[in-house]
Amino acid sequence: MDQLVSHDHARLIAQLESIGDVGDAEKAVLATLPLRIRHFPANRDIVRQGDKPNECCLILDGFVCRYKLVAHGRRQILSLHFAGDLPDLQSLQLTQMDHSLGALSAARVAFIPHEAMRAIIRQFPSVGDLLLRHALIDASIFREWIANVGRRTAYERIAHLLCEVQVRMKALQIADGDRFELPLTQTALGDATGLSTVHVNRTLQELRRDDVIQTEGKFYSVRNWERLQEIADFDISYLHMRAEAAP
Amino acid sequence: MDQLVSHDHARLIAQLESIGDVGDAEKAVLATLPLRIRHFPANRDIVRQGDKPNECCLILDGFVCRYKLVAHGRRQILSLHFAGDLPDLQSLQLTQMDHSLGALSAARVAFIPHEAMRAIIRQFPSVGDLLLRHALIDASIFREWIANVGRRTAYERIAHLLCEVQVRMKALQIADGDRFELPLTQTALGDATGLSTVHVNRTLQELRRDDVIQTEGKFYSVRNWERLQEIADFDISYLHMRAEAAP
DNA sequence: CGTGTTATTGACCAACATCAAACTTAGTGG
DNA sequence: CCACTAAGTTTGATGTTGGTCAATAACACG
Repeated sequence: MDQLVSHDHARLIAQLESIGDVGDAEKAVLATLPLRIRHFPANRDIVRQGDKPNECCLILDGFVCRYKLVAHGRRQILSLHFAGDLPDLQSLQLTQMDHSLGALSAARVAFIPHEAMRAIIRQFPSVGDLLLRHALIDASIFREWIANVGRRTAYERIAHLLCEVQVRMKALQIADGDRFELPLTQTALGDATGLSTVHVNRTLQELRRDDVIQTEGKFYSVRNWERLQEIADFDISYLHMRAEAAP
Repeated sequence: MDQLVSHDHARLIAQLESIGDVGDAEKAVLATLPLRIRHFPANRDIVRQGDKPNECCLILDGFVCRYKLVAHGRRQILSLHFAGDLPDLQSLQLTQMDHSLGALSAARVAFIPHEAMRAIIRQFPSVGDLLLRHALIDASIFREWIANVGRRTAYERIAHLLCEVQVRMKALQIADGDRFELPLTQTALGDATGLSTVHVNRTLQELRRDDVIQTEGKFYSVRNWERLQEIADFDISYLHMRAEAAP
């Protein structure tokens, strides 16, 4: 059967398997989901605040973020998403987007009609459970971000963001050992951590100087994982990964 | 039928009706949910980070918050909950608590076995949809909090928190017009907004001086709702209320 | 090559934190 | 009902983190 499953559908299935069990029947139906594929260049919006989409989207390639704009043009990035993520499951239940979804790098995105999702959920409640689980893990990550931005110093915040990205990418097999690509400008890193560009720059320098991380362009390597976790006060449990997927 | 529904069950039903339609059959089953009722004094934990609960909880009276502790004893409050809220639906899918739930004032809380919830959901998928909706609105509020703490000044943050509380309490009919009770110490307000106690104190003074709000002990009155919203850059849509429930 | 974006640096400043003490309020037991 | 206590609020003085502004340097890409 496997050879009949497209690479793109396989990504979706792999994502769901990373958080729970997926039966063969479920896999078979998931593989039939219609995917309308579109390409986005970096910095292009995929869905906008205020939109009322009738499709969910699945990231197939590239880096995507959710963000909000607040008064005076300030931007806050709410979450980061990689290949396999379903960043707007909420649109199945909440008609209007309360935030935007934007590409951070060139991205390939699949759109899946809500109707098709709902049909599968009706037929296989277990798929509904997995999607619910995915949405709840999402919420857990938001909570951690509130704590990160609210109660950690710049140094700790950036360390924490790097810990999260490293672990999630490793689980999705996007990271190559301790090395991973993070195509965020320092301004975007600031938007994700509630800091100014200048301060992000100086904080990254500090992390490099302390030999915790190393960077070459958009590529980051963790030089001292123990120390990075310590600095960040990183506790992986909020990611609710299955034991097999956790590092 | 109504006279057979306990006041406590009615609260749960009212909460669900505030976000979607609830049929008569659904109401009837919801009214049979077993509620194990417990009382908590202020500052007592209801569920703790790391726990693996097998019940969901429903707030019946009082004020409750979710929070996380980060290194060096710092605390971040993640959300505020009032009578009618279901603050840990996630435990239906995520076994381990990634944060704690604590009483801010004396609180009466009902515990509902996961099994009973699941049974209802199996029987009435529409109830599952409503609960999912509730959880997704929760997540939307988390997103707004990330933006609040990450990208707003102290003055704006506190104004925003007050806007949210006022609107949500009004929808649940806990607020009395422009006046509502918010039994948070200034330290707790700081934990919710990522500020120090001293700065919360000074910021509240400023809001009072500008005649935007007025306080008497734990009671807050909004003196100038227009202005408060402006300061906070408050856009109600993230609360995803039904048109009838919104002010 | 130019041209626009991103990274880096320095100087300066503002918002907010910290510390410590005084004052107020609410609760408690005699 | 009052004195006592603990918790919460307010104030002042001072320190620090991180923001802002502006300029320069390093890249990336057509």
